[in-house]
Amino acid sequence: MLRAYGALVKALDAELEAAHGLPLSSYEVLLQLDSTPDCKMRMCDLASSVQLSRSGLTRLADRLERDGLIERKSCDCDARGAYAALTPRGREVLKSASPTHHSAVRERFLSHFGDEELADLAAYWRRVLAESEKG
Amino acid sequence: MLRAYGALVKALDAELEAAHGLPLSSYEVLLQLDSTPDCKMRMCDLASSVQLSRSGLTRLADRLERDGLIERKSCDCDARGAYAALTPRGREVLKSASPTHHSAVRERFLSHFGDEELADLAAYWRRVLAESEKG
DNA sequence: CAAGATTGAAGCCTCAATCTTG
DNA sequence: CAAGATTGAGGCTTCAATCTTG
Repeated sequence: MLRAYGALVKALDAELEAAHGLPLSSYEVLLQLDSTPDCKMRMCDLASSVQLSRSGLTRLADRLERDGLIERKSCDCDARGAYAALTPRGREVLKSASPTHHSAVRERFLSHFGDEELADLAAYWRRVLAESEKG
Repeated sequence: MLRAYGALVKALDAELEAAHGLPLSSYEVLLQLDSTPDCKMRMCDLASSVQLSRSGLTRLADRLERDGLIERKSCDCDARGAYAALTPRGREVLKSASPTHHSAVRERFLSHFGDEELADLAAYWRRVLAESEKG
């Protein structure tokens, strides 16, 4: 059961990497940033939303910044904090990678289920997620 | 959606590691070995059953052998092959870790679902797994 | 002292190359 | 040459320690 999940994620990661040179973890960072009103998030919040440690995100952000997909900006209200902000190039890469990823998800996962089943699955996972966020 | 599973697996891994110093990947190797009639498997088969590359399993086997949980045995019928075999100590560690792991799985996952829902979930994942084994 | 972020050290995993055997 | 296993190099992630700011 857990095995199927591992295989699915590995396949999705490999596919995205092969097609766009973009690991799934990077894709998720860009996606998170793009989902906010001003396309920027604090490093700390970003780390927890993509399930990385703070140091893990620091290094991932280094790579993304080196590739010009994000840039760091300082925080006015709290000089300790730093923002990661999507660059135009970052948004561009995200836009071009999205169709690949979406079709991979559709092919490898969504296509196996009907609408009702998917709704059930989403509800099931919400239960598990709610639990893990408590602890 | 995929996030819930990632968090679950990390939590299970951390819990097992904290309680028995045994990472989830090691636990799965011991479990696989224990599930065979003579408690040994070829490295190659073991690698694919725990979803590691051959080199990844070589290294994991090195650590398990160093800790005395498995031992390597040569293969009579094919001198290229090597077996990984569970040691008495390995079986002991597996037996003592199992209750911890089972209760963690129950608490964090199984407890959220009824019998019928669990049967559905298992069937759902079988569809995904069947797909990934084709490619 | 607590929180946000980074850095150094170390662990785990993979790819490519290598060695041995079929 | 193909398959099983290992090794070297390199990438990604985490823990613990550090620096800066509240």
